[in-house]
Amino acid sequence: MTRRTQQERREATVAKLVDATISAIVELGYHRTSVQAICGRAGLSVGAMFRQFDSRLDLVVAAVEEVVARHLAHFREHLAALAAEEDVITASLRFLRQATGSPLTHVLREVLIAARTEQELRSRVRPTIHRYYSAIFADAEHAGVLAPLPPEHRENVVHMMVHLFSGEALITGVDPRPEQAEAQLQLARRMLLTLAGTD
Amino acid sequence: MTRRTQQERREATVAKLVDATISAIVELGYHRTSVQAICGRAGLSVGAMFRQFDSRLDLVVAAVEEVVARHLAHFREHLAALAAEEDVITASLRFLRQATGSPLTHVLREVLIAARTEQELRSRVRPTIHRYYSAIFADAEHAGVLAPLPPEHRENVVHMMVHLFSGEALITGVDPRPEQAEAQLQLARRMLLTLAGTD
DNA sequence: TCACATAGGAAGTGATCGTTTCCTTACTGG
DNA sequence: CCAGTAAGGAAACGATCACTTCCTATGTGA
Repeated sequence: MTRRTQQERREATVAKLVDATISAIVELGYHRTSVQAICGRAGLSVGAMFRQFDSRLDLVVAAVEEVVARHLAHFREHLAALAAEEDVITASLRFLRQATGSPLTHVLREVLIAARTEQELRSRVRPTIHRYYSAIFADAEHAGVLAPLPPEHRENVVHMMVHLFSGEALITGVDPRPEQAEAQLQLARRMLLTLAGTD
Repeated sequence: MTRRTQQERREATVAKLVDATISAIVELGYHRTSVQAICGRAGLSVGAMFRQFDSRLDLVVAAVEEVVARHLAHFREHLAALAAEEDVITASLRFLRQATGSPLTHVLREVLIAARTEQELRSRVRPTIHRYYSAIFADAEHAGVLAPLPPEHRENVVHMMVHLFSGEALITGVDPRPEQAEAQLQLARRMLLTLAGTD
């Protein structure tokens, strides 16, 4: 048996629980992600979970923060390469659409929907979501992928594209239309290019 | 006591149950809309509900169909007036955003999210959602509000705008940003106008 | 009018939910 | 090495879930 400090043990189980919560929400959805489903995936008992988190809600909030952190890290990983692309806009749109449709991002949509009708969840995740929106623009700006666009519209354009792909991901889960999605990406590209050209 | 036929009685309670399901999902969200919450709102017993619907899922599917029917009716009500507006695009965008953010539409997003991870719900609502997407474009086309746009892009533009406002409605429930939303609507307007002009 | 069929309600079913209690195991400071 | 503390697990808590049973009330066809 490897000897570990209390802090190491604690941090390892917290990490296992957060990971299990994320994958449970991805596979089961927010409302079917029970404490027992989480602990089963984590290989831990229910009692162990409640020693580290006061409630299921606390664990979900921690999972959302982890998802946002991973998602932003994923952005930063690829932004430099995107800025160097010949057609920055097309490459960035394609990357953003892929990222916004990823399993990780489904967690955010699950929680956002649930938060609409659950007051405490809403107030707990609001700062994290707000930070996410600010960071996603700041990172894109810093990497230079927004250079073709007029400065005063950059933030709104980024958030519009996030909304566009989020809305697309909503129906893709039920009735995917790959050809339309590709055509719509090309249309978005044209719109952004004309916006880049007119100012 | 007013005398009613069995069919009238039956249809009245089905209507009450569907109405109650819609408002319950609006207020509680999909996963907290229990059979007892529905029947409480409908002023009916649980037994009465299970006489008309074999399962909770059947009732939810019926509610989704009703929501789509009402939403499309709401479109058709206003499309004629929109087509007569001076600035058709701006008026239509504003109307679509308002409609896509309405309580009724929250029901669709709740169910779409749940359907991603619930196989039977997904296969049951898919045809309805598909019809909804087709009808929303067909109605807009028929009313003439898409006249400024090149024909080959009209359907994709309509669906892109639905996605844009759906994605916006997702975060609006947690962290509303009214000024950005207005600026983004103006940006969308500009993009559609240039698209209308270039072809 | 009356046997029959259908609709609605009351009270349960077992299963599962989030959470707690209590006990055992693992680490810590001296 | 050992008393004290912190972490993890087993089992149970009441509440609530979707759903069933069974009874009463109401409409139907003859």
